Amino acid sequence: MAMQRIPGVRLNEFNVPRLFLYHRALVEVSKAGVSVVTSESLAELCANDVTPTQIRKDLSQLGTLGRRGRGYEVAGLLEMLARLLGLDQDWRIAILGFGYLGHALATFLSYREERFRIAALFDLAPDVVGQTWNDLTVRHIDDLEATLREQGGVDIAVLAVPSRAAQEVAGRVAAAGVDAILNFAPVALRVPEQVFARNIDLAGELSILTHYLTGSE
Amino acid sequence: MAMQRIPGVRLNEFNVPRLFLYHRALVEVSKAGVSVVTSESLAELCANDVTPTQIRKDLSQLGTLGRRGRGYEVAGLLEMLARLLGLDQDWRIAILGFGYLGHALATFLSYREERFRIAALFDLAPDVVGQTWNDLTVRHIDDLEATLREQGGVDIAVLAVPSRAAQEVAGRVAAAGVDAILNFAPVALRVPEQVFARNIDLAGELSILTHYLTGSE
DNA sequence: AAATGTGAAGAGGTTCACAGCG
DNA sequence: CGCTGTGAACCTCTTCACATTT
Repeated sequence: MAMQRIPGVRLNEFNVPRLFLYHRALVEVSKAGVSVVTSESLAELCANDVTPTQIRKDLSQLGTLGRRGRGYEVAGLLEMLARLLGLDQDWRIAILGFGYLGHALATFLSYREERFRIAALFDLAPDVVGQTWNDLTVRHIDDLEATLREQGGVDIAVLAVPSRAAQEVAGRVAAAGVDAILNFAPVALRVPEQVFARNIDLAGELSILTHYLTGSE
Repeated sequence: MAMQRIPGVRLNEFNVPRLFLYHRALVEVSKAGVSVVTSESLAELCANDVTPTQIRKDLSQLGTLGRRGRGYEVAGLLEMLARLLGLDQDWRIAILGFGYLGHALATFLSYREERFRIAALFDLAPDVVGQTWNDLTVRHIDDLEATLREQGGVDIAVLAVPSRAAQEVAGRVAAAGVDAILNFAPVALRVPEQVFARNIDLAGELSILTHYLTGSE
């Protein structure tokens, strides 16, 4: 599954998260009125999770964005990164499972500056279905296909359902034409070829920490 | 920051998540009564996110765990991985920020089979502080240090606070002796040398998806 | 002088191919 | 014969060093 946008430029799974890091840092300093950054100052802004060299390598890959002896123009770089990451456009998101997690995600996303739009909410608990949230009514997950059709579809499905339901729901959203899934359920999802799925695995992340804590005794 | 346990074995950030994947798959088949797996069947169980060769490489690194011509004993492998990942012991967890997200995390962890124990909850909203959840009282975040001291400390701090508060809270839990942090706030945390911090970045994950969706137009 | 851009070197994870055992 | 275990080849990302440009 290719991940690229600018002809001839190939971005990968290492690259994109870093570019997002740069974007976030630039948004920050941009607000503070900074108009130029160097690879060194940008690295500093990223809490040194990355080296100046790495930043220059990442950015030079995207074209000639900086000026030697000076640095990078914040505004131009921001716009470039936003376009590359797809953050310059609206994205319609469906949240499946509207328990505490689904609720947290909906709230979090609606407050952010990125153009993530919550377009549909689904659950199956009788006391949750029919609730409204920000003018949106929570639909029954049985009506998934009909609701998506009726509302013009969504770009991304966020799975906040119990593990046992995740695979089935993933299959259904994929069949309904959603090509991107962000899955919070701790299961290994099987999705069709064209679907791009990412997992956020809380227990997995914690086990990285516990491994570390164990090893450094 | 070294990440190892067995003398002479060095695990890294690529390795550990995979080992956790294997562990999860093995728990699954173990329940189904399977007692032996091959590297091929295990790869299949991991939804082919990994190759048989990769599995053999990962496991052989930990010692001679399999039997040629046969495969790997599920029980033994499970025990080995659990010990290595630190999943064979209790871990005390504090959740900071008890909004929807904090609540979701607490609930999620308390239902899991891993030995993650929610040991303390903190917030600062007047209507949240003082609530009880599973016999635990939500404490005011001002009382962080005192509460942790009084309760014997925690191993892991989970940050579910707003971005603007994250850095300060991280500094305080680190100062209180917590060496592992799982941060949900979208900021680049600066933590002391000995603290191991992982970020779960929802917006970052989404932007990987939006980049993909953008590029494959 | 200052900071980018980049070919080359380096490091490290992954895949291959097959030897080694049961 | 079947499947693990592994050295070597491979490949990709990272780092280095410095030429290049303003």
